[in-house]
Amino acid sequence: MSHTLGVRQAQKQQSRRALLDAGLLLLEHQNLSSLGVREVTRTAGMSPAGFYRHFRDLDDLGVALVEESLASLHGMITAVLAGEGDAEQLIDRTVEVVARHVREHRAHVRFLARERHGGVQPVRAAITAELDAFTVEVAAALGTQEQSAAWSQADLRMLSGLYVEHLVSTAAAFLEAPGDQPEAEQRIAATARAQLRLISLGRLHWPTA
Amino acid sequence: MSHTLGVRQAQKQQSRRALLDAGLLLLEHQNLSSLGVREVTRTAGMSPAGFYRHFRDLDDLGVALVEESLASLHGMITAVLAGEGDAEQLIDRTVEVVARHVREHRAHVRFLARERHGGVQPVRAAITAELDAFTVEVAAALGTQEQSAAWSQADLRMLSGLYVEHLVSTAAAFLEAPGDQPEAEQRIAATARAQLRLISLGRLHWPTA
DNA sequence: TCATTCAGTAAACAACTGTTTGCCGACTTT
DNA sequence: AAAGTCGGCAAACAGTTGTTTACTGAATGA
Repeated sequence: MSHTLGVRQAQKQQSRRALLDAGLLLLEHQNLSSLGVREVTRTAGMSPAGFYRHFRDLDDLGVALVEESLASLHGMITAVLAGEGDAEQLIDRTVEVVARHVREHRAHVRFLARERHGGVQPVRAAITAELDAFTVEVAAALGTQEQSAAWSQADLRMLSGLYVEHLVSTAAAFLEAPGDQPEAEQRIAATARAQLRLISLGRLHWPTA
Repeated sequence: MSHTLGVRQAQKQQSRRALLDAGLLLLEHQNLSSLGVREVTRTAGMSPAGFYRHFRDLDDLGVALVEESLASLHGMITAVLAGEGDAEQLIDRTVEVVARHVREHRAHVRFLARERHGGVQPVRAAITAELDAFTVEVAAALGTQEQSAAWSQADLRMLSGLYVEHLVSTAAAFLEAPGDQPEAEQRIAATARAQLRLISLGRLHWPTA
């Protein structure tokens, strides 16, 4: 689909990427609301004025980061949920997918966790919107499982909300674990799996009207 | 227990309170990492240098806010969990307590949600520590319930972790709802209750070794 | 009563901030 | 090859920032 941009567009996108990467790097240890334009351009190797060729605001850059942060996760989880296997296997795969996603996109996930309730309204709104859309997707995927075929739409939303919330907090827990210590990661994964198993039991005995 | 402080100590505490309140007010719309000493002292009606008579840092002020933010919640929930009544009643009371706590301590709760994954390490550590302690308390309270008398320590921790995480995200959801619209609050409460009921079902059928 | 303590102040410091301006020079289109 | 587009830059703007300094004056304790 990439239409082989002209040299000019390519260079511009490269600069834009540099700005996004610089932001992502700096946001590892601070909040978006304390980030500075000069700070970002400095670590991106660009003059301060150049920033405004790409973004209106730092909020604008933040919203762009939200979009690319959740892009990859969307499909992965829904694919797992639509996959075959019993509940136990789905749980194992889900937790493994989350763990890998955090490992491979640490900075993005940290950014999301940090700004989800952060002080920048547009970014907060963008994250909430993406997460809501994700919840709807999960609800749809759950609806196709035979286990919850007879569930009402409202109950499916309730359940998918619980799952998404659990997924987010599991990701946050993985973040907290130091990246070089796999035993902590294993402990978090084991707890997450047990919690999902308990929820699964609840599902099994949920009274369908 | 208040030992009728001398006039001097009383005035100092009053100023300290003014600083904490100013911080809390400003943190409603921004992050701790972007808060300024001058900003705080200005809205507290004090000279910038005065700040340092009370706190070393803004991080220091942040940690103080963490402590007073979680002080009240501790007892409330554990009291509910240790109370009488069937599972359904405990769920109703729990959600009601959380809703009221958010209503009455909006600024504190917002601060906790915002800084839990925020950019200021000492504050993040303080919140994590308090929340861990809270999880242990909940696990102990759950252990006394007949429903989970035969559970292992590890499983109790797993379950209380799930409960605390759910409580936190419910509180965050209440925060998002506009304070003047009680119908949104009711919707969130209903969802939270349903999710707790589902977890309760899972508990009931959890295999005890 | 007199000396001491100490919360709060005003002023100064150098360093930093976001944003606008006019400009240059490389790419693009005609 | 000429004209136009436009990403990036240096410089300047008026603010803001954290922190230290020496000080004042009221509460304290002898």
